[in-house]
Amino acid sequence: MPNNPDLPKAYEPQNCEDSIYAAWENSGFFNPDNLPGDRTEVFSVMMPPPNVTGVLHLGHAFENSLMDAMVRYQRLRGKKVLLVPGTDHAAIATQAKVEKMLIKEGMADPRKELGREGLLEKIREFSEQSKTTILNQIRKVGTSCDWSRLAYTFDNDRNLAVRTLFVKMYEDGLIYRGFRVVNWSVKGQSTCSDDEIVTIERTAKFYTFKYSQDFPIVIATTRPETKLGDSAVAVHPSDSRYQKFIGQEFMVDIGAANPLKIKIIADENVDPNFGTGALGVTPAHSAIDFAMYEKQKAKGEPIALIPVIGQDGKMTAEAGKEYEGLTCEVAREKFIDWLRRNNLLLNEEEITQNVGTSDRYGDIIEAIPMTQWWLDVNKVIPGRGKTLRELMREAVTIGLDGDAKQKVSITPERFTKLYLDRVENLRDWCLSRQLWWGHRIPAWYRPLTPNPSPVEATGEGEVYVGVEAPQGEGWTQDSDTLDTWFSSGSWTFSTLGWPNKTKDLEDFHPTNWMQMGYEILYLWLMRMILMSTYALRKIPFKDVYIHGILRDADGKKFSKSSGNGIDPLDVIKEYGTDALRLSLLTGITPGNDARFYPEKVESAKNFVNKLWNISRYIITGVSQVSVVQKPEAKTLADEWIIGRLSKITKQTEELIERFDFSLANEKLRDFTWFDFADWYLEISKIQKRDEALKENTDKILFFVLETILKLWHPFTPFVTEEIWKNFGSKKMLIVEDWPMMVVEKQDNTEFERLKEIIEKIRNWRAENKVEPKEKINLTLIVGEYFEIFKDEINLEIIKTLARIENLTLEENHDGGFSYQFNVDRQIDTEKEHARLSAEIENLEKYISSLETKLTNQEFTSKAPAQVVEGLKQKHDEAAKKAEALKQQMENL
RNA sequence: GGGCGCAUAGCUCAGUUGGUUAGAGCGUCACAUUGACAUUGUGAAGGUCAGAGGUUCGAAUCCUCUUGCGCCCACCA
Repeated sequence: MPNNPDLPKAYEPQNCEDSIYAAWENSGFFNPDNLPGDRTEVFSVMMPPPNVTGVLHLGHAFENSLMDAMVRYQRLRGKKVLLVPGTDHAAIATQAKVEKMLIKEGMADPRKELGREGLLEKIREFSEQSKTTILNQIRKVGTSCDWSRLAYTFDNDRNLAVRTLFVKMYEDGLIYRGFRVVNWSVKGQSTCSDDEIVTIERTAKFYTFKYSQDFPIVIATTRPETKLGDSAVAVHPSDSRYQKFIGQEFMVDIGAANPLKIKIIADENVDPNFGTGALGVTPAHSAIDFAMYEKQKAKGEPIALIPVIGQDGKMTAEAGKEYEGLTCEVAREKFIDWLRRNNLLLNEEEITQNVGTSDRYGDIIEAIPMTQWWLDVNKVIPGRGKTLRELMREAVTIGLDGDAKQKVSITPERFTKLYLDRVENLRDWCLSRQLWWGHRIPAWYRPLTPNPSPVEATGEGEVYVGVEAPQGEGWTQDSDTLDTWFSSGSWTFSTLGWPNKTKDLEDFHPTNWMQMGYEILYLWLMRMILMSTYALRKIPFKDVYIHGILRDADGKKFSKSSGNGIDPLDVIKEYGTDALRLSLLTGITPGNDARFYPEKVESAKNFVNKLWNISRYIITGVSQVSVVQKPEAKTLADEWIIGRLSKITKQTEELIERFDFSLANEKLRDFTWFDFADWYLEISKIQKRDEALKENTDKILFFVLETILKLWHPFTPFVTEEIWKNFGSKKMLIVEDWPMMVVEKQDNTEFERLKEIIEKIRNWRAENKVEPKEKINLTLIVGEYFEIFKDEINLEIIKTLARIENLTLEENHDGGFSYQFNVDRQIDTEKEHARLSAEIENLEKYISSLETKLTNQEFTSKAPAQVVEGLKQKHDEAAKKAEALKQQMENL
């Protein structure tokens, strides 16, 4: 073992991180195909691709820490590990962002001014730039992902997957074009899915009115301007007030607007107790009303559908000449004014209501009838006998097709219920967007007549859906693009080469583990399960770990608008990557939000430095040690530390396997700092004074260090690898073997006694203000554990660590365990008396509480024997201790 | 309207299927330290586990209710 006295006094992450990462990358070990040894078991993870909308934030660093810890652990366990990195073109998010930037730079309407190709070019430029930044950031946080398999949701391979999937679904009849009310963002000039809507609360005026004086039913609304498109009034079928009108039709003249033909219809969904118990039906501008319209059509008693609001958010010609072109607000005032003048407005009041807004453009979503592409979740899939909804349900309950091995398990479990609730209420998914940045819908149209009416509006003409463009003249591709989640839904397998039958796909899918924040449970988790179970008949992953949101020190969300953003690279610069990673993985629990603050990183940095110095001490202090296969315990302390090490190895394993990264960290930290550094390292200094123990002590130090470096590596990869360099090992730590040592005796009560004595003496010294410099004499009276104190080295340990000059050992033949202090100096006997009696009192309270339990028949008969026995032991020990303390008090 | 989460030391949080005198980090106080450690070590103080009831031999942990905070969902026009 080479001595290295040149190790710097403090760990300097800035000096080694980049070169270590480069060394890992050059080794090829990020790629499972290059991993050394005979690895059969696979462990694969797909990185949730960050949006190419800018730079990574702490949340990404957090996710990378989670993934990398998991993946490094599995690699050390000898698995064939794959972590695929990637980025997401994030259709709407990126386009919205770039448009916003262009507008800020002075452009009034980027789409108009630049045109499709021009704008796309700008977005491409921007996204490529942020992609570069992001990939660099992923490297900086140390993520051990396979760069040779780097993927992008918008590259050619992924595009092929998207087109293939779309066509397959179309051919199975799951994807269809349908005319219905959609969520429309006027600002974004595009549809969006139900999942992309953020509801906000606002106040609105609630108007109660009649269409005309002789119209028999009063209705109410917060959107009077939409009433210009009403074609029915719905009432509950059993509402006695209105029953007599059901089926009747009324012509109403509403001033400057077009006259309306209103039919009174019955519908179960109308709540007779809300408002007037009657609902003005506007099929064109309300999803519920549209459903009634469809129902009426099916019944053969159709009502009209009158779109009065256009895609530009303004009133249409169908609203009437005087209304055409007005904004909704102006039209509303105009109509209310008319109602008022005609004595038709009966009431107006302020209410709070929830409205949907676009999550990217921020404007209020309008309901507008349009023809769009949809995914049917309720249609039976040919050859499968079940619907997409059923697949999604099975995947998390009984396992896909009833195969328990094809089951996604969600951590923490409570999210399973949320998922299932959502699956039950799932509606058809609107796939098409009128955005430009995204996968173009693989559909082409050809008009039947030379001068056709618009195909979209009427559905006239030929439609071709295929992976490639159709042959022949006159075809135009659909100008719409696909919802961004359509491509991310296929991420777990499109990254592995699907639709081609690749070896990767065979080897690595289903993937083993996925982590994501709960905020994309609906958006992403559900869609990945949908896509994978449909296209591959396999679940996308076996385990999904749901984490919370990272918040600032005050519990606020990190966001650009509140200006509390933290750049992970800044943190890395100041504290080092390991410290950042450690701080992100500490104090977290699955599914719950966590706070991030500098003190946390600070303490993580201190720990990393501690680990460094532990290593520095051992490495520079060791004369000659060869790699230790199996350490041999020669002293009680040796036996103890080996037992503890063995236990902590097993615990770390178990905790990572159940995704409890935080606790694994904490336990490891306690062991490293307290057991190893504070106790064993100090003891080793004493042991090494003894020539007979010196070499073996070094071996043990070395063995423990080697082991904890492996245990720490998943969490703090850089510092551990840097230390590892000094070991003269041919292998890099990243591909070392996980420690397998297990010793029988993991809990060592004898050593705990030794510790206890030292702690008691220290405590006593502090209370009696005995300077550390001052040596004292001690008489130790022991029964039960007498043997261990006969050992010279143990006495030496007590003497050194507790600063004892003369130590006298006496055996207490009554058994038990006690110790007395005999000091050659004046001490405050009164104070000592008080101290002892307080301790005795405390003990006696404890003893009596134990006695109450132990004499309780109910307890002794009903509690498990193990528990009773345990308490009995505690009781006896406490009693003996109390006895000894009393003795000590008498001797005062 | 439905659902979920959280409430434990001054602060941030642990506490596995109910079983010792409820833990850690940071902070606070005292002492010691340039001997592996920009620090670290040693010791200490600090909690009626939000409240009320219940189940149990035994509850921070399970059940019911209440209060406060946060989040999600929903077609109250």
